[in-house]
Amino acid sequence: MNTGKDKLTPEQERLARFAKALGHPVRVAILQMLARQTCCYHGDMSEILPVAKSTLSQHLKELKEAGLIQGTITPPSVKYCIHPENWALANRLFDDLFFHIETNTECR
Amino acid sequence: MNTGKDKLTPEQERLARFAKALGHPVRVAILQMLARQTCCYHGDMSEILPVAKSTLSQHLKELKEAGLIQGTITPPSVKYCIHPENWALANRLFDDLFFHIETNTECR
DNA sequence: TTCGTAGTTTGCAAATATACGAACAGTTTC
DNA sequence: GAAACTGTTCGTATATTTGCAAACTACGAA
Repeated sequence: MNTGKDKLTPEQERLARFAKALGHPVRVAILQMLARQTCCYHGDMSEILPVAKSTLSQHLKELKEAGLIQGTITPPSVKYCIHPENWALANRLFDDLFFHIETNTECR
Repeated sequence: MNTGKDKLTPEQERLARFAKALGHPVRVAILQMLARQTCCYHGDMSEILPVAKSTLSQHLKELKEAGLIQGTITPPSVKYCIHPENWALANRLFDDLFFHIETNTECR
């Protein structure tokens, strides 16, 4: 039975997943640091960001699960950096979304 | 007393707010429709999207509160469209975030 | 081995988000 | 006015998110 409703596409799901990960100011701040400095240590971030380190860990985990960052253990600390492929993918998906309206801002 | 923690900036808060609004596949789908067609009626969307009309209303409200869309009553239906200024702002904020890494994908 | 440092995981509480049907409100049509 | 149509709000249930402290793991240094 066809109700006429479209299912959502994997691309829409993926973009929403990325957007959701970006949907918290602390995570935005994390990504800005990583995007601008290539990588960063948990410790450095926890000194700058206004959250407890356990909370920071959770945000980093969230970003990792969304695929936007990756972390590697470099004793005694943990180094995080942008996940290049997925970052590029996210960039492309956001661009695609924003692209269309540019010449078309009139509300008929 | 300075704890050394930075507060988050209004820009980070704003970007996170936009991203959060984009953080659901149905809302992504809504915005794609609006971005590609200038505007759309609630009724048209509710025939396409796999959610109850009351749920659709909630998603539209969420997008409106984030500032990404605007709705006008055009009896007997309601017309929604992109909010041009805020859409452009969101585009800029996302671009700024993604810009930096492009030449810098190596994880040292 | 014991201590200290660096992060993660757990446990918990409060706040938000998601979804739906039912009830409601505003218009147009009959 | 009554009925039909369109969309929002309400009530409810459930699930997810957020934040922190405390407990825990892993590793290197004393």
